Amino acid sequence: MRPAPRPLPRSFYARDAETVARELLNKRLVRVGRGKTLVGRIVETEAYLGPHDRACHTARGKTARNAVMFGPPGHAYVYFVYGMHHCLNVVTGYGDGQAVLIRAVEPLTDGLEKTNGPARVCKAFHVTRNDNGDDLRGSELFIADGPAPERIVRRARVGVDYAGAWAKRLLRFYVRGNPWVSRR
DNA sequence: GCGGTGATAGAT
DNA sequence: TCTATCACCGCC
Repeated sequence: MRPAPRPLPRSFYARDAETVARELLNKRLVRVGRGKTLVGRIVETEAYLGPHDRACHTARGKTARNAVMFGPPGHAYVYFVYGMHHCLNVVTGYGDGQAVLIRAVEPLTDGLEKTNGPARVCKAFHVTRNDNGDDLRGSELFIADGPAPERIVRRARVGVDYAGAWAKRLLRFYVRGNPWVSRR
Protein backbone atom coordinates (compact mmCIF):
# COMPACT_ATOMS: atom_id res chain seq x y z
CA MET A 1 0.00 0.00 0.00
CA ARG A 2 1.39 3.34 -1.03
CA PRO A 3 1.66 6.12 1.55
CA ALA A 4 -1.04 8.76 1.43
CA PRO A 5 0.03 11.70 -0.76
CA ARG A 6 0.89 14.85 1.16
CA PRO A 7 0.22 18.43 0.07
CA LEU A 8 3.07 20.44 -1.38
CA PRO A 9 4.40 23.12 1.00
CA ARG A 10 3.54 26.80 0.76
CA SER A 11 7.08 27.50 -0.46
CA PHE A 12 6.33 25.62 -3.68
CA TYR A 13 3.73 28.24 -4.60
CA ALA A 14 5.62 31.29 -3.33
CA ARG A 15 7.50 31.70 -6.60
CA ASP A 16 6.68 33.29 -9.95
CA ALA A 17 3.74 31.81 -11.86
CA GLU A 18 5.84 30.72 -14.82
CA THR A 19 8.11 28.57 -12.65
CA VAL A 20 5.19 27.09 -10.75
CA ALA A 21 3.30 26.37 -14.00
CA ARG A 22 6.23 24.34 -15.32
CA GLU A 23 6.80 22.51 -12.07
CA LEU A 24 3.13 21.65 -11.60
CA LEU A 25 3.39 19.27 -14.54
CA ASN A 26 3.39 15.69 -13.25
CA LYS A 27 2.18 16.74 -9.81
CA ARG A 28 -0.91 15.04 -8.41
CA LEU A 29 -4.25 16.81 -8.06
CA VAL A 30 -6.06 15.15 -5.16
CA ARG A 31 -9.70 15.46 -4.09
CA VAL A 32 -10.64 13.68 -0.91
CA GLY A 33 -14.36 13.00 -1.02
CA ARG A 34 -16.79 11.09 1.08
CA GLY A 35 -15.35 7.59 0.97
CA LYS A 36 -13.54 8.14 -2.31
CA THR A 37 -10.30 9.89 -3.21
CA LEU A 38 -9.80 11.17 -6.76
CA VAL A 39 -6.29 11.54 -8.10
CA GLY A 40 -5.04 12.96 -11.39
CA ARG A 41 -1.70 13.87 -12.86
CA ILE A 42 -1.44 17.49 -14.00
CA VAL A 43 -0.40 17.52 -17.67
CA GLU A 44 -1.26 21.06 -18.84
CA THR A 45 -1.03 24.48 -17.17
CA GLU A 46 -1.02 28.18 -17.99
CA ALA A 47 0.79 30.96 -16.12
CA TYR A 48 -0.91 34.31 -15.48
CA LEU A 49 1.78 36.67 -14.32
CA GLY A 50 -0.04 39.47 -12.50
CA PRO A 51 -1.53 42.94 -13.08
CA HIS A 52 1.03 43.77 -15.78
CA ASP A 53 -0.15 40.73 -17.81
CA ARG A 54 -3.08 41.89 -19.93
CA ALA A 55 -4.50 38.36 -20.13
CA CYS A 56 -4.53 37.99 -16.35
CA HIS A 57 -7.72 38.44 -14.33
CA THR A 58 -5.86 40.95 -12.15
CA ALA A 59 -4.93 43.16 -15.11
CA ARG A 60 -7.48 45.77 -14.01
CA GLY A 61 -6.69 45.66 -10.34
CA LYS A 62 -8.30 44.00 -7.38
CA THR A 63 -12.02 43.18 -7.54
CA ALA A 64 -14.38 40.97 -5.58
CA ARG A 65 -13.84 38.14 -8.05
CA ASN A 66 -10.04 38.12 -8.17
CA ALA A 67 -9.35 39.10 -4.55
CA VAL A 68 -8.04 35.61 -3.76
CA MET A 69 -5.24 36.16 -6.27
CA PHE A 70 -3.92 38.98 -4.08
CA GLY A 71 -3.88 36.70 -1.06
CA PRO A 72 -1.29 34.18 0.09
CA PRO A 73 0.09 31.63 -2.41
CA GLY A 74 -1.03 28.03 -2.34
CA HIS A 75 -4.74 28.79 -2.29
CA ALA A 76 -7.37 27.88 -4.91
CA TYR A 77 -8.74 30.61 -7.18
CA VAL A 78 -11.92 29.24 -8.76
CA TYR A 79 -14.07 31.31 -11.09
CA PHE A 80 -17.26 30.72 -13.06
CA VAL A 81 -17.43 31.55 -16.79
CA TYR A 82 -19.82 31.33 -19.72
CA GLY A 83 -22.72 30.69 -17.38
CA MET A 84 -21.80 27.06 -16.88
CA HIS A 85 -18.12 26.33 -16.40
CA HIS A 86 -15.68 26.54 -13.52
CA CYS A 87 -11.90 26.91 -13.82
CA LEU A 88 -9.34 25.99 -11.15
CA ASN A 89 -6.22 28.05 -10.57
CA VAL A 90 -3.57 28.01 -7.88
CA VAL A 91 -2.40 31.31 -6.48
CA THR A 92 1.35 31.83 -6.81
CA GLY A 93 3.84 34.58 -6.10
CA TYR A 94 3.71 36.99 -3.19
CA GLY A 95 0.19 38.30 -2.88
CA ASP A 96 0.72 40.23 -6.10
CA GLY A 97 -2.04 38.84 -8.30
CA GLN A 98 -0.48 35.82 -9.99
CA ALA A 99 -1.97 32.37 -10.60
CA VAL A 100 -1.60 29.18 -12.61
CA LEU A 101 -4.58 27.67 -14.42
CA ILE A 102 -4.88 23.87 -14.31
CA ARG A 103 -5.97 23.05 -17.87
CA ALA A 104 -5.76 19.26 -18.04
CA VAL A 105 -5.20 16.24 -15.85
CA GLU A 106 -4.58 12.58 -16.63
CA PRO A 107 -6.92 10.39 -14.55
CA LEU A 108 -5.14 8.08 -12.13
CA THR A 109 -8.33 7.04 -10.37
CA ASP A 110 -10.61 4.54 -12.09
CA GLY A 111 -13.88 5.96 -13.34
CA LEU A 112 -12.79 9.59 -13.36
CA GLU A 113 -14.61 11.66 -15.99
CA LYS A 114 -12.87 13.33 -18.93
CA THR A 115 -10.27 15.78 -17.68
CA ASN A 116 -8.82 17.38 -20.83
CA GLY A 117 -9.81 21.00 -20.44
CA PRO A 118 -10.10 23.36 -17.46
CA ALA A 119 -13.88 23.11 -17.07
CA ARG A 120 -13.81 19.32 -17.32
CA VAL A 121 -11.10 19.13 -14.67
CA CYS A 122 -13.42 21.02 -12.34
CA LYS A 123 -16.41 18.88 -13.21
CA ALA A 124 -14.51 15.63 -12.64
CA PHE A 125 -13.02 16.82 -9.34
CA HIS A 126 -16.23 18.55 -8.19
CA VAL A 127 -14.52 21.92 -7.97
CA THR A 128 -16.91 24.86 -7.67
CA ARG A 129 -16.86 28.37 -6.26
CA ASN A 130 -17.25 26.71 -2.88
CA ASP A 131 -13.56 25.88 -3.19
CA ASN A 132 -12.55 29.45 -4.01
CA GLY A 133 -9.97 30.69 -1.54
CA ASP A 134 -9.35 27.29 0.04
CA ASP A 135 -5.86 26.49 1.24
CA LEU A 136 -4.39 23.80 -1.00
CA ARG A 137 -2.57 22.37 1.99
CA GLY A 138 -5.96 21.49 3.41
CA SER A 139 -7.14 17.93 3.47
CA GLU A 140 -9.98 18.04 0.93
CA LEU A 141 -8.38 19.49 -2.19
CA PHE A 142 -4.63 19.61 -2.60
CA ILE A 143 -1.66 19.00 -4.88
CA ALA A 144 0.98 16.40 -4.05
CA ASP A 145 4.43 15.71 -5.41
CA GLY A 146 5.04 13.53 -8.47
CA PRO A 147 7.95 12.09 -10.42
CA ALA A 148 10.41 14.25 -12.32
CA PRO A 149 8.90 16.19 -15.25
CA GLU A 150 9.16 14.86 -18.77
CA ARG A 151 9.65 16.81 -21.98
CA ILE A 152 7.71 20.04 -21.69
CA VAL A 153 6.14 21.91 -24.61
CA ARG A 154 5.61 25.69 -24.46
CA ARG A 155 2.82 27.33 -26.40
CA ALA A 156 0.71 30.48 -26.40
CA ARG A 157 -2.16 30.51 -23.92
CA VAL A 158 -5.64 29.52 -25.08
CA GLY A 159 -8.53 31.96 -25.47
CA VAL A 160 -6.71 35.20 -24.67
CA ASP A 161 -6.56 36.80 -28.11
CA TYR A 162 -7.90 40.04 -26.63
CA ALA A 163 -4.65 40.52 -24.72
CA GLY A 164 -2.57 41.94 -27.56
CA ALA A 165 1.13 41.10 -27.33
CA TRP A 166 0.51 39.15 -24.13
CA ALA A 167 -1.55 36.63 -26.10
CA LYS A 168 1.60 35.62 -27.92
CA ARG A 169 3.71 34.93 -24.85
CA LEU A 170 4.58 31.24 -24.40
CA LEU A 171 2.97 30.76 -21.01
CA ARG A 172 1.10 27.51 -21.62
CA PHE A 173 2.94 24.34 -20.68
CA TYR A 174 2.11 20.71 -21.31
CA VAL A 175 3.65 17.26 -21.18
CA ARG A 176 4.76 16.36 -24.69
CA GLY A 177 2.73 13.62 -26.28
CA ASN A 178 0.27 13.25 -23.42
CA PRO A 179 -3.17 12.33 -24.81
CA TRP A 180 -5.02 14.24 -22.10
CA VAL A 181 -3.71 17.64 -23.16
CA SER A 182 -6.69 19.78 -24.22
CA ARG A 183 -5.43 20.71 -27.68
CA ARG A 184 -2.22 20.59 -29.71
C1' DG B 1 -18.16 27.38 -37.14
C1' DC B 2 -21.67 28.91 -33.44
C1' DG B 3 -24.49 29.47 -29.45
C1' DG B 4 -25.86 28.41 -24.38
C1' DT B 5 -25.73 30.57 -20.00
C1' DG B 6 -25.16 33.78 -15.95
C1' DA B 7 -21.68 36.30 -13.28
C1' DT B 8 -18.87 40.20 -13.66
C1' DA B 9 -17.23 44.92 -14.43
C1' DG B 10 -17.63 49.11 -16.38
C1' DA B 11 -20.78 52.30 -18.53
C1' DT B 12 -25.04 54.85 -18.26
C1' DT C 1 -30.00 49.62 -14.20
C1' DC C 2 -28.03 48.20 -18.73
C1' DT C 3 -24.91 45.63 -21.60
C1' DA C 4 -20.60 43.69 -23.51
C1' DT C 5 -17.67 40.35 -22.41
C1' DC C 6 -15.95 36.00 -21.01
C1' DA C 7 -8.76 31.76 -19.24
C1' DC C 8 -15.31 26.79 -22.24
C1' DC C 9 -17.55 22.94 -24.38
C1' DG C 10 -20.57 20.39 -27.37
C1' DC C 11 -22.76 20.23 -31.39
C1' DC C 12 -23.41 21.91 -36.35
